[in-house]
Amino acid sequence: MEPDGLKTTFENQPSGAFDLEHFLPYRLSLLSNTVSEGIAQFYQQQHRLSVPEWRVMVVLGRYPDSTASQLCEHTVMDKVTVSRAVKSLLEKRYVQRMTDSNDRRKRPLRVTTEHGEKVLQEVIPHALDYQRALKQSLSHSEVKTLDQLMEKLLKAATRLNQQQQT
Amino acid sequence: MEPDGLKTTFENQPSGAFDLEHFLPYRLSLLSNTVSEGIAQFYQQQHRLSVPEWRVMVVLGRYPDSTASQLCEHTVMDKVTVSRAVKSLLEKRYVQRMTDSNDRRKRPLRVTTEHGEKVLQEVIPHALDYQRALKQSLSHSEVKTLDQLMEKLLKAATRLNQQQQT
DNA sequence: GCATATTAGTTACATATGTAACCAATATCA
DNA sequence: TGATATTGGTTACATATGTAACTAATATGC
Repeated sequence: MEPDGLKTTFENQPSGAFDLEHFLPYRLSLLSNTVSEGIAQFYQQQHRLSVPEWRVMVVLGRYPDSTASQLCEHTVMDKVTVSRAVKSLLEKRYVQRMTDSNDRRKRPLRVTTEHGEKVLQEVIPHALDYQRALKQSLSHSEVKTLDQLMEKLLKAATRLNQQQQT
Repeated sequence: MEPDGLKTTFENQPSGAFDLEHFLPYRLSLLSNTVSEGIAQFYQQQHRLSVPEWRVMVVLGRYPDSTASQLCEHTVMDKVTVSRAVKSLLEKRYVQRMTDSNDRRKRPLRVTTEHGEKVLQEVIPHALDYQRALKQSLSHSEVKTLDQLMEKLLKAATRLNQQQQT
């Protein structure tokens, strides 16, 4: 095992030395998947919501009358993913769709009071409970540190990816 | 009936108060996806490796003669996912498959020296470079802290999920 | 006003992934 | 030994997801 930041690309790197279990992208993926599974267990089984549907619901709860493209920005999901989630939510009557009379391409969406709000009222507390339980494994200052570290990493990764594109 | 550690809060939770952007599972997912994209850009486009294929390759590099079920453990992937990745890697001649003469159900796998090793020699340095670049956005002690926090969170999430199952 | 470009959103296609059913080899145990 | 259970691994099916092509409405430039 090598200390961080010492080896350079051009040294001989025996393939056996690569350790997936300590590889940051892998560990992030594992953690994210585990947490997502836990949080999704509830709203998927109790309310038949997919991850994209759940995201659309909570963003619409916070920003009513968002259009699909606004939802894309807030959820950082593909527009096709959003379109399909919205379609499914419309069928379930969890959201309703209007038309902007100034620009008839735009279709603002809103959580329905009859069905949608009820779902949110049940799912959100559970999601917050899960988050709270998760954070209880850390101290208050550790939670704050984690926030900062994730923020830094996200910025770094975004920058790195952009550099790679070119 | 509530699983331990997931007590429901019956406080009134207006749905507009939920903030996806600061929700830990969402942020983890966003960070993980961004990092994965960056790391995958290289081995997917240069070497036509999927994420499961890449994982199988590096684990086989470290633990030669692993069977599919051992790969499942090391990669924490579904056995179907592993089976498909192996099938594809066999077709590309990146790995070869033997048969355990003591137990003919077992099919140990090995990275081929001709093609597979060459791929690993190219892909691993790039992966390590990416990780290094990512970690350079943090101080040395922050990297260590991040490691510990992620470890704690993973354990907590795993425990929470198991409790929920019941 | 008309041709073209852009934007909002959906559909078609190919690929990926998980669940369950499945086959083959081995282990268990009466 | 023979019936049954378990294990290693693959296949079938349904679902999910991204890329590209598409329709419809609006904006832009002449």
